[in-house]
Amino acid sequence: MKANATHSGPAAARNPISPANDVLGLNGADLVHPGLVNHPTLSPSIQVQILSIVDATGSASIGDIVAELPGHTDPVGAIFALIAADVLVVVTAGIIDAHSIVARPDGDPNGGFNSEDDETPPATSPDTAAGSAKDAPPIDVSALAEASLPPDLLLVPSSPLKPRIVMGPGRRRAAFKHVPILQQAGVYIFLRAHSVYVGFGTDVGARIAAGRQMPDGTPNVIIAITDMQDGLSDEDARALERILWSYVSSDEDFSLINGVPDGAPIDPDRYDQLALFASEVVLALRQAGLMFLHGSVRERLASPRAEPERLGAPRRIDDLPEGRVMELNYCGLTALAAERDDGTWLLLRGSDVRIETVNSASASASFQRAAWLHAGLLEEARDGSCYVLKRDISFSSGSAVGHFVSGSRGFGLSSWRAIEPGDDELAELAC
DNA sequence: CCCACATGGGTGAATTGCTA
DNA sequence: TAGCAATTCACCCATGTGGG
Repeated sequence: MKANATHSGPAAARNPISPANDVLGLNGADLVHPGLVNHPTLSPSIQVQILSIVDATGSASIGDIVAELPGHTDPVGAIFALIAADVLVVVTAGIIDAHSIVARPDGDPNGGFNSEDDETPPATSPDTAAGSAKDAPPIDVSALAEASLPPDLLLVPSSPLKPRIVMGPGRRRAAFKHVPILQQAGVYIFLRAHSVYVGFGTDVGARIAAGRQMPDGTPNVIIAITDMQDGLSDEDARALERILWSYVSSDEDFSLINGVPDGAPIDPDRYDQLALFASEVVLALRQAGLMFLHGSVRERLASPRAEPERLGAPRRIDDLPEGRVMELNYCGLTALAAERDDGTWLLLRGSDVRIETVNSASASASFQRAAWLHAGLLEEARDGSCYVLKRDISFSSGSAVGHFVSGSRGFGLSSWRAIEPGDDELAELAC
């Protein structure tokens, strides 16, 4: 995934002449000029370039500076060489990442150095810098932060995702196509009276401009959501669409026009990051007075436990469910489900769910594992051999249930066999 | 607004792989 | 090699998307 791309940062951190260890060029290099910081990553022109980016507005984010130095192999190392030499300081608190802001010490434009030759053209605005971020080398924020930590202190990785939300009136739909920061994977929301549509696009700006998703004319409000660092892959955006759809389904002010999106195959850790991303979106839209206005903030930030109509009513483990009880044995695991009169199936709590999904399985098999692990509806079995379902969950068919529990298309309707559920059958599930 | 097309779920058949 | 389990494939259908 793009967000996890690596580059040479870790190597630089261990390098004996990395910024942390040789900030003043004590390894024998000469000081060519007292106003120049001597460091392998810093040529005089790079130093001047970085400082002019900072001076253009008085400060700059590390990500912006990196974006302005597309040809540089270690732009972050260069920035930290200047920080270590007290030419720049980090003015934001907390963990160093691409959003951290650097400036001259005490607001001094010269930062204690004479920058008389600081005459390079002014840096571009942060917006254009972000627009060119795609061409810059990927930023390894964890390597960047670890380079600044004392020995034995480790950085705990956190989600690199941060939403950027652009909104506008529906009549300006076409304008979304021309916004550089929307020419990337993302999701969008259309509002019209009490109707809402949640969609995704691999180029979300173009998707908004071209689509005909609202059946009754144009939407009143369009909301476009991308990641600050273009960190969403196409599959992330598909999964995020389904996660956000689920959040929106709990907003009683609106009814959804579209059905459950397909989602995408996703691993549980990435799902958790996308769910956090979605809750940041929810908070922003609530604070903007647009959506998610009912109930407490805490209530709104916790996504619904499952999509509408999926969760079965609470049931004691030894109570018989409504319908005909069926059993599926697969891959050494067992699942029980109840086939109901309306054709839907209820997968019973306590059923085994295989941890892996095969390549040919549908996106839902992987997505639902991640979603229900996130919600606590699936838990890993004590011996780690499989997941165990904690609540009854509804499916559209026996084939769908078999597909989900086995993580493979091979276990369809014909794989199930009816059983007479005695106490021992249900007791088995209770274990 | 209509229609053609793409996509994905549901299903059973075919194929592959493992083990006794 | 036979038998079984696991996986993939092919088909049909419903739904959503995008172009005219």
